[in-house]
Amino acid sequence: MVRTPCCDKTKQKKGAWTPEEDMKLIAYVTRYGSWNWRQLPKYAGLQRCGKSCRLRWLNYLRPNIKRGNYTKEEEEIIISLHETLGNRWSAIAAQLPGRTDNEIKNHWHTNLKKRLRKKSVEATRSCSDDDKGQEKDTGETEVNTQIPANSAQIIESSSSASSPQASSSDFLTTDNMAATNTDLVSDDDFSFLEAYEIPGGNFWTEPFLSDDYFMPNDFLAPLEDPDSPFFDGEIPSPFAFINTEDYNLH
DNA sequence: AACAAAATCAACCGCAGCCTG
DNA sequence: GCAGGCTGCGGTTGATTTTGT
Repeated sequence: MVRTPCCDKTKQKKGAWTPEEDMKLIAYVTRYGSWNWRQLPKYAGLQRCGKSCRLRWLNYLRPNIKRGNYTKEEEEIIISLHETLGNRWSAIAAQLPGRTDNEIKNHWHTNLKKRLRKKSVEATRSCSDDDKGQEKDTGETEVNTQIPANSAQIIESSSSASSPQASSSDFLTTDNMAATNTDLVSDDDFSFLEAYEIPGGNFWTEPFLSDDYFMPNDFLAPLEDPDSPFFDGEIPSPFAFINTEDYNLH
């Protein structure tokens, strides 16, 4: 099968995201959802690969992302789940609300792996020091003793999920985003949208951040494109302004 | 203070698998 | 059943920050 390039890389920007790009992405996804990551950058006025947009949204911009230090409980869950699931970071992330697979993966490689290795070495050393032949677990096994009581239940519920691979991204999959835009504004997960409302503010006519803020003409394209799920023949009322404090903008 | 090494973390890349026509 | 398109996942890279000398 010939794979088509995911995007035209000659025109794509790479590297760190700017606050302006973040704002564009947030504005677009909160309004329209990620009905098509591949098309999204074009409509949102971003010179980014769709995959890059998706990653940025899922890992840093979507609401309810938990940042900062991991609690002992979280680390224990990660370790125990890694014992059983291996490097299935998305499945592990699914058990840790607010944590992303990328973040967990990083944390594992930078902290937990070393910690386990250290434990393993210590265990081996104390084992060799002990000439009585007393059996001692390796670090790996030692970890098992730390498995939270509910971990089996966690794994159970994970594997019994409707999709074969429950993932952190289930929170906002393309399907559920595209299937119903109301998902975006459900009270449970997206009540934050209300926070965007600025009295008298007009998204379509007012810039996000600065006077030279660029809003592409085809930002409205999803509403005009018959292929778009948002096409209904009329331009909607302006959507809310973005409250930057709700997001992890740099 | 300057430099080097190590640690951290955001982002990219390519593959696998699912979905649709 | 097949081809093509798309998303999601995990591995890896590289820039930046922190720590040590």
